[in-house]
Amino acid sequence: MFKYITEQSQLEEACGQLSQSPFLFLDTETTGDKIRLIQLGDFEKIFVIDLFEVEDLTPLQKLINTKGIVGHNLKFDLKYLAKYGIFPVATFDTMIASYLLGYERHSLNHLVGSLLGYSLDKSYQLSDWGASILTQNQLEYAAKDVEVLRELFPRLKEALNNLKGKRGEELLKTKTAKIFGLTSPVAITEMAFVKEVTKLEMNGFPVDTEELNRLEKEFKRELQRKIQSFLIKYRVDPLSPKQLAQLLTTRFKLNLPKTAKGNVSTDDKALTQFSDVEPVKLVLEIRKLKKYLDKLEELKKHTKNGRVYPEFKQIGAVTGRMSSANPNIQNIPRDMRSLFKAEEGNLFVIADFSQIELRIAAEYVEDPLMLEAFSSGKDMHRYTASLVLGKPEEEITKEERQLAKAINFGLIYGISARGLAEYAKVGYGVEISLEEAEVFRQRFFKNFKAFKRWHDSVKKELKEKKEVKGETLLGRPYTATTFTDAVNYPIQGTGADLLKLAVLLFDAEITKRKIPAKVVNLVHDEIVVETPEAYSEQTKEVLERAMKTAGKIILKRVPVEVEATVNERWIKD
DNA sequence: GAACACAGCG
DNA sequence: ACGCTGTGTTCT
Repeated sequence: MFKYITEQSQLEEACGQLSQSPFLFLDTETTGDKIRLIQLGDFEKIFVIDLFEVEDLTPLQKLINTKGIVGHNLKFDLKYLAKYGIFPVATFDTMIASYLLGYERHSLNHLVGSLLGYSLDKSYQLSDWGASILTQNQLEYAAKDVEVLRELFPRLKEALNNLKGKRGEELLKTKTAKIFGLTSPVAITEMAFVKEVTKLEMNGFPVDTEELNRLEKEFKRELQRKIQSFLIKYRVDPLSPKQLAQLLTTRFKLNLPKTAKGNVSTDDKALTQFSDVEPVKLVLEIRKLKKYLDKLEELKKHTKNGRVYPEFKQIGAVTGRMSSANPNIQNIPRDMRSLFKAEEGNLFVIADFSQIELRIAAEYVEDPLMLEAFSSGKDMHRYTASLVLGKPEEEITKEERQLAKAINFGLIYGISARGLAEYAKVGYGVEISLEEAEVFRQRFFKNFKAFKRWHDSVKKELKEKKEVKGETLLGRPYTATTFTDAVNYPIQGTGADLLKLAVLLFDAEITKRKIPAKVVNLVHDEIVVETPEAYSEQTKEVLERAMKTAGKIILKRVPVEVEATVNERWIKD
């Protein structure tokens, strides 16, 4: 049962009736850029508010801006509501709950099916919500979503509260925890983080459009010139693998490798070994230029009013990391990052956690030696080098430190001797034999004994049960079916916990202190904030402290280090 | 259109 | 060797 609200007096009455509950269930129906209906209810009542009929939304603002909201994929609704000055103090998102609990599918319909055992009629979802008169069926459909949210909420809450984190007790005191009755640190974090992702998407990320346009023109001209000269010299399109293969094998008699399908391979790997041959050299240059130009154009395509507005998935990876798309702002090449520039009068504050996954690993497995090394402020890569090579730390060369870095990373990814040798070479330019790699691996585990025990127990469990179920330090659950996943997920996942918590603490503090800073990008272990020049030092201090506090909450035995800089562009200096 | 390889980032 | 997205190529 619901009441359809089309008059101002009815809205005021409805808001009064909903004022007792600490949180409300909400859904919206929209037409392009406008909200048509807001469906709002508590455990007893549901109101369907027609925004084409009701003018003054002040009562709604006053109501919702003091309450928690339960909804499905709330980021969508919150962005629309923000246009009307409506933004709740806390959020509980049933879609995020579904992700966090590891369900297979995350639509409202799937949740209803698996938790309530019936099916929703979604046929009115795409009906005409702009019609001057809505049908009874449309209104009933709209109200139905709030009804199911009401039924789903207690079930999801219970499931979430069964997630037990070793860390994050402090979070139980937050508004999100109290309003919804959440007791799981990771659930509190993810639910509160819905508002952060929403704001992140609304904020966008500022681009130096003049420079972008200039570079685009310049590279376009340069690419044209190079392609033209190639065409004239060889009568072949340098970007066509087929034509190129023909040219290089017949006229230049190159013995290029074959692809899996038996074709002549002209990929970068195949060509690089013949880079002293003139046309090959040219092709590689052309490809590099093209790649760079493609990225510029991709960025330009997504730029509006001097900013890009990427889509962020709050739980984009199984580990709990976010992902971004359209454009992907998390894989911008390092040499293109200076294209992002704070708006006139603003600056970026850029901060990242240093060596965070290794620190998390030390804490997670409680390895005495590595804990001690981090506590005493050692350079871990240098220290590992000294341990596996049996040399004093002062005598470790740059190359030896690079090798140790590969070993330490290998540890996080589930080390193997073969993988280590390959990774050291490709990733760090250090050549070692398989035998050497095996010796290093053994010495590594001889020293870091807790890692050895952990890896052994994971292998054993995997053998017996074919899967490993575990959780991050905040209590984020995961299931791994391979050894490498089983040792990587908790580390990468705890890193995700940490970043999200840091953003929450930062936002709480700038809100309290009325600092007009905006989080504009998040890249796994890095936070980028845009702030007015006059606030840059204050913002930097608050951000650093938020990140360190998050570090202290999640890592009790390892110090967390944060590197922060202030810059007009997205580069660290 | 799906599957794969590759390149970018953490 | 872990996680992602975007593009281009090749096969179905």
